[in-house]
Amino acid sequence: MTQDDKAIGRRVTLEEVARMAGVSRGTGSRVVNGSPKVSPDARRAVEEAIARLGYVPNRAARSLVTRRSDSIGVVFPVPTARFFGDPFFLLFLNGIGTALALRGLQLVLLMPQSGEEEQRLERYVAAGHIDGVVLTALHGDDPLPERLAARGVPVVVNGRPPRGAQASYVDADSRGGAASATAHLLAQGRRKVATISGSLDMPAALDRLLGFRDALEAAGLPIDPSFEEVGDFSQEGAARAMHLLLERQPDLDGVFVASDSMAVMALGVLQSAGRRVPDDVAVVGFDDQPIAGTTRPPLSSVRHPIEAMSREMVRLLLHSIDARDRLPRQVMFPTELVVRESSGGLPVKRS
Amino acid sequence: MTQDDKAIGRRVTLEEVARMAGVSRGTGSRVVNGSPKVSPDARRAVEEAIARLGYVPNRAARSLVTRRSDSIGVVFPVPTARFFGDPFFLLFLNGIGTALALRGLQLVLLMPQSGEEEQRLERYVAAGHIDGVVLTALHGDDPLPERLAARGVPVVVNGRPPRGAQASYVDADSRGGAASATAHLLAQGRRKVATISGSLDMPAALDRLLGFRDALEAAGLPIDPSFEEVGDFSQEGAARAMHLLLERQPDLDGVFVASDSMAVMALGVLQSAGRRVPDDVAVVGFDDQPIAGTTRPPLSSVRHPIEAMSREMVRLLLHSIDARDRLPRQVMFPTELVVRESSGGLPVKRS
DNA sequence: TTGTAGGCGTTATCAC
DNA sequence: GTGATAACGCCTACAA
Repeated sequence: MTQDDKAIGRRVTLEEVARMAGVSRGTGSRVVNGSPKVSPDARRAVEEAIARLGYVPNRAARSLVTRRSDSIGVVFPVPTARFFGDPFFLLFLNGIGTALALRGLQLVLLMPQSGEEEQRLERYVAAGHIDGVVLTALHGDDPLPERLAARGVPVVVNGRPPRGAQASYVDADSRGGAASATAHLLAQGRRKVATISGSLDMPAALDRLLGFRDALEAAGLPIDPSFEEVGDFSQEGAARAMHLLLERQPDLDGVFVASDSMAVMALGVLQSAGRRVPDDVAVVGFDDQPIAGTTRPPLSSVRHPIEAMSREMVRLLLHSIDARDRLPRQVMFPTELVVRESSGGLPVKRS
Repeated sequence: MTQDDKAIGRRVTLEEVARMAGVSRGTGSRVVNGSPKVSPDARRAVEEAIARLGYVPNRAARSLVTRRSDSIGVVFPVPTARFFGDPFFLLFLNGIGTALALRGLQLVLLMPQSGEEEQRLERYVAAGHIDGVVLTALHGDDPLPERLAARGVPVVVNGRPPRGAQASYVDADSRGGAASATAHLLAQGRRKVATISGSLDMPAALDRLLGFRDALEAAGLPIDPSFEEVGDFSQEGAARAMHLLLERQPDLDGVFVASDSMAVMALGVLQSAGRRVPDDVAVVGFDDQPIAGTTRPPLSSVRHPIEAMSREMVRLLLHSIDARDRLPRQVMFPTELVVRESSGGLPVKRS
């Protein structure tokens, strides 16, 4: 019976729950929504009926009156295709998804493939089908955050938004992390240190390059463009970049790579070119993804807390939704260099 | 003014559209939903009003009456964490997302992290918050497809579902692809051919292993377990597996790897172990992902049409939703061996 | 072809 | 604390 009640299609409504509990729909609603103004008796009766009938509130009906969709959008602008080799996105998605699920919110994935689709997305979101939006992997000229914000849609960006747009964002201290990675290489006595960067129209990529230069400058070394190559955050790009660097600077002795997935490729290219790592060339990556601990040799890398950052993004977004204020807020997370064998440094206890 | 109309928050309803167009709400609705029973005049007037006001239908209101959510769920059971290095998932997600967007449907991403969350997911979906579900990356003992189907939720599975569950699914001919990859290695004169497989509780992984054995048997060669190692579909696992294989069979001369992302690692391990590819060891991967064309040497691989498959999954799912039948349907896509340098075969024109 | 009106399942605003 | 009752925005017979 309980069986049957829960079975196929039998949509059970609050009305039925209330009837079974011997109360009114109103009281039923109050129980469901955790209102304090309900007598213990009524609450118990309703809860029991809910369990018995397997009642789950109808989202559409609720949305209609609350004017909330209880779902938030995550936007990947998909010329992002090149990132498909990068686990970052799934880790990120996973972090956001978990944080949302905890609050009973839905994650709607939006992957506009073109400018046209991006416009449709904009109208769609502006129409109120989504309570707020998380943006990531933005490129330099993407007007999306500003446009959405202008339409009154709560927005939180992953990473400093391009063009200094006024938006809430959560970022990791990429520049500082890159600088400490590079400084670490220099501290090992490396003097011909190169870098493979991401797409420079992405703030995170740019920051990592700037951090690299910061460290060189701090050490009194010159900035030499022939030691810099764009890897584009793709594995293909990384391989190409590593080859180019080796060609131009055959005796380079250190490389800072702007992502672990690129670093893995760089490692491979170095090794097939006969370089020993770290003996001939020391390598440091960025992201400290699981794979870093398992390459040969294990990869030193800059860690940034993806989980914590995605949680914070959700927190900011929900706050912005609740408070109905649109004051942009920024949160910066520190990064941390994790030293392993690839950089020739003393491996720290953390594996 | 048109400006203002579209501005922040001004939710415009069908009522207003109708008023502006000088028709009734009913007629407005008909236009919006493309009913044929509307005079050209009325249609034009309504469409103009819609454009002027920037009207977008309220999904919640529509859902409430149509009893459809117009959103479908994509489920990644997330012990899938180990796949995070595999671009397959984003390509897949992208394929599904595109197919859905084309039809104005929403992609709701569901990533249950535990058995408990999976149960919540089940209740949630059964409550009708989602019109249908796409499942992927299932492991052998996952009861989810059956349970959802039992609750009357339209389901389509990516890959043959475990335990022979009665569900609609779309699959690639993994076994055939694996067999032809292996046969290709044998045709190059390789005789000590090993394989790195995925998690064997996943049908796709098992099929690839079986295909590998098929080819050996067909060539009259013995099946030797010491030439088989589980790589788990993770890059870490692949590296470990390759090391183990080399240890056990130092003179192996060919490897069939069950995914490209694992193959990339295998390539690296082989090369740092001093093996030349393909001279000493020929390698074939599976998936034919972008990276395959850019490794050194370029990786031969088995291609399966992710895009086409995800489109087909959406098609099947929508059909199942519309037709309200629950007859399981299966669609199998062929695979195709793409020969590049890593296997020592004659590279085919396709790069 | 068009307009009218009932109802989808909730929440919120009232009196009580 | 509780119970009516009016929205919420839309679709869809039904009538005209």
